[in-house]
Parts: sequence; C-alpha cells; structure tokens
Amino acid sequence: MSAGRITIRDVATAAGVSRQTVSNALIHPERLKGPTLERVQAVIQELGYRPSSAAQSLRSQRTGAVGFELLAYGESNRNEVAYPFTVALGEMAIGHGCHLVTFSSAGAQSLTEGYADMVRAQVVDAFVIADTHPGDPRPDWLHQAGVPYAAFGRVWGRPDITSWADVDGAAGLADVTEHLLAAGYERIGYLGWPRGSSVGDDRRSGWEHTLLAYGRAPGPEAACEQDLRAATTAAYGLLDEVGRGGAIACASDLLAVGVERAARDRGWRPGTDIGITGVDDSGMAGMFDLTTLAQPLTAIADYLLGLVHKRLEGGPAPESGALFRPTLVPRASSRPGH
Amino acid sequence: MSAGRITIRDVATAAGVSRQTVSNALIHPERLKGPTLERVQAVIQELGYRPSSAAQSLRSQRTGAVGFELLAYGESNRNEVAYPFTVALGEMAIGHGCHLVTFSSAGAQSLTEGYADMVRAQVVDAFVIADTHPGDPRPDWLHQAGVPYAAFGRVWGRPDITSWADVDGAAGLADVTEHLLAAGYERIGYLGWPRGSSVGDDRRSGWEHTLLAYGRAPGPEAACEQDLRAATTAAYGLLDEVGRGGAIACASDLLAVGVERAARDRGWRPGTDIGITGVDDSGMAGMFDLTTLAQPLTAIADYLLGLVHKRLEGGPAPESGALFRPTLVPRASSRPGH
DNA sequence: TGTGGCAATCTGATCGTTCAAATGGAGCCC
DNA sequence: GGGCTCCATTTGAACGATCAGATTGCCACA
Repeated sequence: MSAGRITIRDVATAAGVSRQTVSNALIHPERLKGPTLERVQAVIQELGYRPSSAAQSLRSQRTGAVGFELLAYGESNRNEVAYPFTVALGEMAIGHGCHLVTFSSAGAQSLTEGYADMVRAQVVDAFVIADTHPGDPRPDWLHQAGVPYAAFGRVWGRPDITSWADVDGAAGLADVTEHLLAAGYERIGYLGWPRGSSVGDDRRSGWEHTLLAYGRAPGPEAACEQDLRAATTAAYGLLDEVGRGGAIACASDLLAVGVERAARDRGWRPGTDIGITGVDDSGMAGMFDLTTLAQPLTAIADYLLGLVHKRLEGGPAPESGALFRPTLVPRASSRPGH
Repeated sequence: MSAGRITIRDVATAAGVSRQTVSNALIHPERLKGPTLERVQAVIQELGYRPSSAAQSLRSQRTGAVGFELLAYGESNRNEVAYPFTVALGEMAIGHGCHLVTFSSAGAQSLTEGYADMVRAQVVDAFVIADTHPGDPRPDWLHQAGVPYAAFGRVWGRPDITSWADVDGAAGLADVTEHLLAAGYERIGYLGWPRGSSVGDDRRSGWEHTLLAYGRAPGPEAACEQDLRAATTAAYGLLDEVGRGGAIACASDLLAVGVERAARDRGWRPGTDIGITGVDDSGMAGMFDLTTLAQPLTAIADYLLGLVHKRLEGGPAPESGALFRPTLVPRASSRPGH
C-alpha cells in the first residue's frame, strides 16, 4: 500500500494480523495456528516481503556480516588463490545466512585499523582472515578485542589459538609423489623454495616421506625463489639429475612452468619424457596442461564460516586447527602414455 | 559506562550535553559553539565512539553498502583482472564512505535473484556490476527495478544506459603499436581473437589504425581462441611473416605467452629478435617479462562508485559512458637494445 | 522592565524489527 | 457458573541514530 518499501506493517495489515504474528510466521512458525500461518505466508509471498536487515541488526545487535580483508598482492600466484577463495566465501556465506563485507587496509595507518573501524561501526560481527604469517598482528588484536574470527592459514606461534584451517601440503605432495610413482616415472626430484618457509617445508616433507616410505632414496632436489627465470635455471640442473623418464614435483605451479620451459628447451615432451607437477591449480596450470593440486577452498570457506558462526553463538573454540587435503588434478604433464 | 557498546547516549552523558548535540558534532560541527564542540569531540575521541551503522541505516533508509557480484570464472585471464578490480573497489569504497558487499549468484535460480534479494533485504543501496555482455539480463533488471548501479564494461545494445566505464582497448593498442614503432621493430603483426568479440575487435582496431596513420600497411595478423596451445600454433605462422626484427602485438597476455613460447622454440630472444606485447598486466606478464597494458582499475572503480553515489543523491545519469586509457608497461619483451 | 530576535541546544517522534509481557477466548472441572 | 489452565495472538518497549520543531538563554532596543 505505502509508496516505499514493504514493511512488516504492510503485511500485517494485508493479512489482518499484528506485526508480531508476521514476525513469528518467519521465525517461529510453530507458534501460529495452521490457517493463520498459511494466510500470512501467502501475503508475504504475494507482496514479496523481506525483513529489513538494517532493522534486524539494530534490534539484535548483530549485523549478520563477516568481514574479509582483500590483500593487494600484485604477485600473481597469490591472486590465483585469493580470488577463488573470496568467491568461495561468498558462495558459502549464503548457507550460513550471512553476507561478506570485503575491505582493503591499503592506506590505513596500522594493519588492524580497518578491522577496528568495522567493529566499532558495527558493520560486521566477525572476520575471516587469510594469509596469516609469523608475526601477523591481526590474530593477536582480534583475540584481545574479543572479536570472533577464523583464519585461512595456520596461526603461527600461538598454539592456544585454534580457529584456523589450512591446506595439508604434506598430504598433497604425498599424493602427488605416489601418483608419479604409480605412473612409472623413474627418479622423482623436487623443486621447492629455500628452506625456512613453513608452507614450503611442509610441502617438501610430503615428497620426502613418501619416497622413504616406498624405499626410495629422496631423489635430487633444488630450491629457488618464486620466480620464473630462477625456476627455469634451477630446472636445467634437476633435469640432468633425474634424467629422461624421471619426474619433478614442484612446490608451485609457477615453478612447474619453469620446469616445463626448461624441458621444452631440451626437446623433452612434458608427460612423455619428463613428469611435471605443480601446486594450486592456478590458471597457469590449466593453460600449460600441468598436473597440480587443487586447494579445497570451498570446504575451507565453509568450515571457517561455521567456526565464526559457532563463536558468535557463544560456542567454544575448536580443540585444534583443521587441515584439509588438496585433491590431485591429473593432466598431461604426468601422463607417460601420451 | 554501560557494559556493551558505546552509544551516543554514553557520549552525551559524559559530555553533559544531549544526544542531538553529539550527533551534530559529527555531522554539522558548525552548529556548535567552539567550546562545546571541543568538549564533545574530546569525549568522542576518548571513548572511541563510532555511530552504529545499523541504526544509521534504519533511520536513513540507506545502508551505505554497494553490492558486487563475484563471478566464478575458473578462467585464469578473468581472475587476473577480477581480483585486482575487487581490491580496487574495496580501496576506493573508503573514500566514498561506503562498504563493499561481495556475493555470489552460484546456485541461484536466476541471474538476478541474488540482486533482488539484497535489495529487498536492504543489505545494499546499489550495485557495481562487471563483465557485462550482450544479452546480459542484469542491466535491464536493475534499470527496471530502479536500483542504482554502474557497470564495468559497456552495456551492450542499450545506448540509453550510460552508467558504465570501460577500458579503451583501441587507445591502448594504439599506444602499444606506437611504442613498438618507436622501438624500431620492422613489421608489426597482430595476434587476436576471432572477429565478432567486441572487446577483441576494439583492441585490433587500435593496432590497425595506428599502422595506417603511420603510413604502414597493416602487417600480418592471425586469430585464435584464448588458449595457449592455439596461440603457440598461430604464432609460428605469424613469426614467419613478420620475420626476425619484427614484433607481434597480442590481444591478451596469454596469447603473448604463446608467442613467446613459439619464439623460444625457434631460438629467437624476446625483445631482441622479436617484439612481443600483451594486454592486462596479469601476473603472467610479469613472470614472463612481457610488455603489456595495465588496466586503470583504480580509476574505474573510483568513477563507478562516484556514479552510484550521484545516482543515490538523485543526480542525473551521465551523458555517456566513460572510457579509460590503459597505461603501457614496458618490459624486456619489447626492448630491442637488450 | 518588557519584548523581539537570534543563536545554541534540547525534546519528541520515527525508521522496522523482535522480545517480553499482556490480552482474549476456548475448554474443562468441581 | 465461577475459576482455572492453556493457547493463539496482540500490545508496549527497546535497539541507536537523526530530523523537525520546541525551548532556553542572551543581547539589543524601546
């Protein structure tokens, strides 16, 4: 009837009941008698009524929104995971009845200023944070401020903080290594990052332990920065060591592209003459037809939103962080037949 | 004083003034007498008061949020632009005093259902949409529903809709072509997509017109899908035609990587023996050291948010869509000296 | 001393929803 | 039939902010 948006009053008037009855029809349908419920629901449907989330937020002191900081990396390998993860969060948010508010801290004075602002202005109830790293001030701050949050990536140096989920890189590289063994590649080398990076060391251990478990001496390995030129250079040496018929498992898709380049320079066909695998299932892996590991981003997003949801309900923190196993994406670069 | 959050009442009590005076201190400071203003501001500062955006939204019937749909591409070349654009929107949103609510329509019944939902639930005031394409139902729906919005990408087939900004691909490729001419490359070929794609045709025209303007016959050209293998194959033929000392401008970074591969197979060094350029400044371009065009994403995000802001204030639609010129990012692949 | 005018500040009402408590009516038993 | 319980539904109040209009205090001027 009224010119503006349809409110609960409009529905109540149209259905000949009170505001509260309409509210109950949506939240506590069991409180209404059959005929009344049906009538109210019909009017809601007909008018296309949706409760105003602004009014609900004011009343309940909950916004139903989760904040997520988008980091401006520039580095492609990070974008490749960050974007699909953001999409996954958006998709899973629907199932958790919340929205995703993305923001950027670029230009802020401190790394936590953006977070503090959104909490004080009551824009979000909780946060999901990504790319935690040793010395990251955000977990500490959020913890101290009593703001519920969950992290994609282990929270380093704080074993008491368990609201995180991460990819089980070791398990992933174990799968990759077994896959390469099963495919019949002779020697299986590894191209990783310099020691000391926790993510890198984790992945490397999956390769090493699997070879040992199969009674193989851990084959040749090399390390270089996340850079195409460096990877290509490092790959030349590794190719010599594993030889034709061998394989090289890499810590990332980018490194795998470097190996692919070096192999082609040498006239070796990926898959046939040399097995190559990467990690992340980034766009590059698809383009270059590289076997890789797909991160379980949807499952992680779902888990993290579930965590913050539970914390908002006053539930306890989980006993420990959660690891999710990536899934192998076999492509031509590890198919000896072809 | 109170246990929960700090409200305007707490500030008012602490400063010995009324709620309204506190409100005015923030919105209409000129209405307060000097000493009062200072006192109130000091208390606001001290208590860390921020108005509850939930309450403001309810009162003003404005949420101060802009919705942005994250499309789940899978295709890497799209992610490469989509993520930085999302980040740019988040960064610019601060300056426009609004938040960014990102969502996904995956799993929705219709493409506009997610939009309708957020409008009816009063979660956002307006939208920014990306990846408009001929036949896109979203502009029509938003237009009809009277929801303010602005599009990144031309709104095809609706010259009456002018709330859009796009990258001037023709101007960009004109810059690229001039750059290659100035660098002294002999023949300048073009590797693009099959005719009929509006974005592709636009880029191609920049190359063609520039060559004509410089009195050159438009050199050899080829077309292929956005696929590395196809690009590499197409590149072999083009390399023959432009010859050593020539250059190939590509419609995308991916195609440029294909050309780079073909050139290396042939033993030609990118930059020195053959000029190669791409478009988008994706992560790949950086990795492969390819000259490319950086999209003015920050400027576009700022412009689009400005547009929806104006529309919300009741301002008129712009006279026409806006084109933003990309900027050339010169790298080793177009540097004949090195 | 009284009054008009102006500037600075305060009070009442409202946005749309939901919780808690009140109301009304039907049914039952003594 | 009075009083009781029980259930479905309604009313009043509150969440926190802001607009419109009322009020106060101060000064000038008659």
